[in-house]
Amino acid sequence: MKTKKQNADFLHVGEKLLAWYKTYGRDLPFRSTKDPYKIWICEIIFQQTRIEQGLNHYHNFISRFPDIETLANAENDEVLLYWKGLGYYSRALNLHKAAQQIMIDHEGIFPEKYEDILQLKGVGKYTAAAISSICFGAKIPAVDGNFYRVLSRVFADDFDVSNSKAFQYFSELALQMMPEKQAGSFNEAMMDLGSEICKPRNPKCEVCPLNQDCLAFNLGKIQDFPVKSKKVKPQDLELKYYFVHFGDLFLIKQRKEDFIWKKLYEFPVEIPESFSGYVGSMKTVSHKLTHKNLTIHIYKVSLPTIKMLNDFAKEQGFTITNLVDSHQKSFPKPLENYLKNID
DNA sequence: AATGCGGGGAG
DNA sequence: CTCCCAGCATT
Repeated sequence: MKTKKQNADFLHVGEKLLAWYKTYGRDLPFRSTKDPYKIWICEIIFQQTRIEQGLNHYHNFISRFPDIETLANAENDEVLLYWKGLGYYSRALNLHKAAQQIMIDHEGIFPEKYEDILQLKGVGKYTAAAISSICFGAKIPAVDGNFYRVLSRVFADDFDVSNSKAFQYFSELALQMMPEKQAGSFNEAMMDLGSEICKPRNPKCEVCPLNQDCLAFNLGKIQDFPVKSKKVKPQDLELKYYFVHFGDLFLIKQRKEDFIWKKLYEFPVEIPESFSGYVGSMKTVSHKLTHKNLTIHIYKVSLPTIKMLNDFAKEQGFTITNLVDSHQKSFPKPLENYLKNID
């Protein structure tokens, strides 16, 4: 139970955070707009993605798809192309579906209610809270990894952030700190503090605006927070590909919308017996995903006639492309790298 | 409640 | 090498 006095203290900490943000907050491109479309795009791009990594993608994406209707009417492949290299490709597929969803359900106008925003494909509680607070002033904490880290440290709270109830738990904590107005700025302030000061490792507690209030800091136990229990060990996985080509032409096919690299393009994974005589050099590349360590063998198959390429493509449903055209497709990172270094 | 999903940067 | 980042969907 929180007493009234404690509650007043919480609000005081929230005000300090807000004051710090106004002077030291990051000057990011999407901070200058309250267009829910742009905020939506940036929130999706920066899920599990650091700002530096996604900033170019954000600019390119907004430039090509400046509004909901443009995105809704785009080709699926082109949306994926603008997501190339970002990872978590279902985010791009969901963005596309959600844009079409808005055209149908909301007449092309981005919904303003938290509950309606939450219905959009790929939008969860965090993103719905971020959009509705930043764009529409709703007093809802956008609880993400930064909230977990900052709050668990400030209160020296050992609530396991891997627990599925952590979101609700830290939401209630954050709500007590949240000012009535400027909810969006408060959420952004927490993100900036978590990113610039209260970092996962080597936090800059000396210059933290909350260091007088931070229990973990004052106890000398910053390293103990946040508490996170889950540890998933990556599995090893081997993949085999054949770079089947005649001159500049080679074969690709789109992946299914399941497993990894949803709907991205890849090379054939097997070849007919009759091609075995044309198998040349093999390259092995290692690639780490969050839960998998991939070893990929890519065999170069140089066919002597274009007819062999055509027949195989036709029978097995492959697309014939070349290096220049393939830039218009989205490939998994290791295959993208392979294409950059063809002998 | 647990698992899968990318890629990159920091220590 | 390990950890983690403006999380979400699925089971």
